[in-house]
This record gives sequence, structure tokens and C-alpha cells, in this order.
Amino acid sequence: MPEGTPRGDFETGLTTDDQLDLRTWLRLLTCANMIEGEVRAKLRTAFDITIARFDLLAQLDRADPTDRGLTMGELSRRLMVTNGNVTALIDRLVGEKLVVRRADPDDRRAQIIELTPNGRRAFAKMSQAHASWITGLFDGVDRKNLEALYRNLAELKTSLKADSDMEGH
Amino acid sequence: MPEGTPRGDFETGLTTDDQLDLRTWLRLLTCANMIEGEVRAKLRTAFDITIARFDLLAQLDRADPTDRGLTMGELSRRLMVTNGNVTALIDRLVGEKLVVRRADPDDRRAQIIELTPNGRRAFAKMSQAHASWITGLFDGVDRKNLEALYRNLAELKTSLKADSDMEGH
DNA sequence: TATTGTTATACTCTATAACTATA
DNA sequence: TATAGTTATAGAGTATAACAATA
Repeated sequence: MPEGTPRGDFETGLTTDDQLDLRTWLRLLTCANMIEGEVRAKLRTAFDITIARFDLLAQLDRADPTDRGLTMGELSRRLMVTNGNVTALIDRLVGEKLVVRRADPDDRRAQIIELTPNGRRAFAKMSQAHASWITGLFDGVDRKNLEALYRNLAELKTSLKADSDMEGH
Repeated sequence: MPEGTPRGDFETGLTTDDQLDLRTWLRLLTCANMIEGEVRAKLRTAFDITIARFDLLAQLDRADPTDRGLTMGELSRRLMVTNGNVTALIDRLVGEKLVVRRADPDDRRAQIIELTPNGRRAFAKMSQAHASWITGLFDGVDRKNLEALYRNLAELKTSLKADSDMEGH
């Protein structure tokens, strides 16, 4: 057998390359879960907010400020969550006076969601705290490794995106 | 200002290094969510099982076969899920005849959970399908990048673990 | 007293489908 | 007909606390 050829695993039929895929994924998942668990707990105790609502606020905050907010459909696409779920999240955020629904002057079916001034201030605080928690968690990680990780994840992400883009075709 | 010194971001007070932490985390999360979403949907349609139950079966399958299964508490720790939740997962898996509860001869408070022969066979199929889905998703990723990713995640993981281990002290 | 596991409860997220108002 | 959003519902994950049996 030529050197470098992936050798099969007799028990599972997996090649060593398949195992690299799988192990990388499991490791990625473990890291993501550990960090997400921390962040979830801290967001809840510090601000009584969930990750889903935090992410929604982040999308609104990030949206082009010269733009007029985002529609429900836009939020649904960006958060990769179904329409009905966005409605529930927005209901909650409206109740907390962090966002408002406005009628779209151009399309009477559509609603435009905007951060209230209060919501923008609140999110700024959350966002800063969030960043500092992450900094704390990544404290011990070698900067060179982290930069490499950042670059390598970019390729994984675009590769995954290419996959999902092909699904409909 | 000396070269290489992280420069502050006047608007947020974040240094460029903080931003690397944050951006790496967001990228990591996006990748994990994209893959996890795929896997969740496929596990459900192919085997009518959730990721939580799949992970639980994986822990039992992975446990030293010369060992006698795992206790509820062991599962709770390994899955990083609370005790009550493990009970519910096991209830469901027992109902599907994939695992059994056995009394611990050494500790009458404890239960030992084991895969049934049927459960072991079923998990083998799921596991193979899972591996092939991951291989498919990682198909377009350069092998060198993937190896680098695998190594870099190792350091992140141990660094995170060190953090969480310190919490109790 | 501490630990193992169960039960009960509340909240949230996710997914689907039926429905309305409008385009 | 198709699209934007809402409503209703079911299933699942997560967290907490009270509890019984046992160590």
C-alpha cells in the first residue's frame, strides 16, 4: 500500500481521513458547547436574557443604521430560525421595550423591527459584558494558535455554506 | 505607540486582541450551528432520535466494554447535563428498548445503565450514518487546514477546561 | 449529613401547519 | 397564486427545587 493512502479501519469501515473529519467535528462541538453554556448562564444571571434574544438584538444592532430596521422575514433568514419563532421572540422583546414594531410604508403585510433607544443602550452593555466574558475564556490561548484557528474556521465556514447552498439545486 | 501593541477601539473599548477572541468565537459558533442543524435534521428523519439521546448512546457505547455500563451520575457528568434531565432521556431510551437499567450490586442507591444488544446494533448504524454525513459536510475542506484546525481546537479545549476546573476553587 | 436518583415544574427553543391579510 | 406574518400546537432541552432511599 502506497504511503499516505488512507487506511481503512476494519471495525467501522472508516478511513483515517473520515476519522479526522469526525474528530474535528466532535472537538469543535465540545468547545462550542462549553463556551455557549458559560455565555448562556452569564447572560441569564446578568441580564435575564437568552442567547436567542441576544442574537436577535445583535442582528438589529449590526444592521446598517442608515437603513430602517429589519423585517420579520429578514430576521428569520439571518437567524436561521422559522418565522413563527421570530414572532415569539419579538413579542417578548417588545414587552421588555427593547424593540418596536413599525408598519412598513411600502408593504402593508410587512413589519419593520427597530431597536428602541433604550434597547440600543441595553444591548451595548450586554455586548460589552459578552465580549469581556469571551476574552476571559480565551485568556490562556496562544495568540498564534488563535489566529490560525480564526483563519481555518473561515475556510470551514465557506465550505459548509457552499454545501447548504447546493441543497436546493 | 510601539508596533504590535494592541490598539484600542475608541467606540467599544475593545482591543484588537479582544476582537480576535470574539470573532473567533462567533465563527466557531456559526460553524457548529450549521453542522449541528444538519445533523439534528438527519438524525430525526433517518432514526427519529435527538442529538441528546444520540450523545447519550455514544457515551454508553464508548464506555470501557469490560466495565459495567455507567451510572446515572456518571452520564450526567459526562454529558454535562443535570441529573433530572438524564432521568428523562433514559426513560425514553428504555421505552425504545435501546438501554436497560440494572441495580448496582455495590450501592443500592445507584442504577447502572447498559446498552441492550439491540441498542448497540442500532447505535452502530446511527454512528456510521453520522460519520458519513460529517464526511460529506467536510468534503470540500483542505486536509492541511483540517489537521491544523484539529490541533488548534485541542489547545482551546484544554484551555477552556482549565478555566472551568478553576471555578470551584 | 451527604449522595443517588426521581419527580415536578417552569421556561425556552424548535418545527410544522393552518390561517389572515396583502401583493 | 405567492408572500409576510401570526397563531396554535407538539416535542425537546435546561434549570431548580423538593423528596425518598441509601451511604
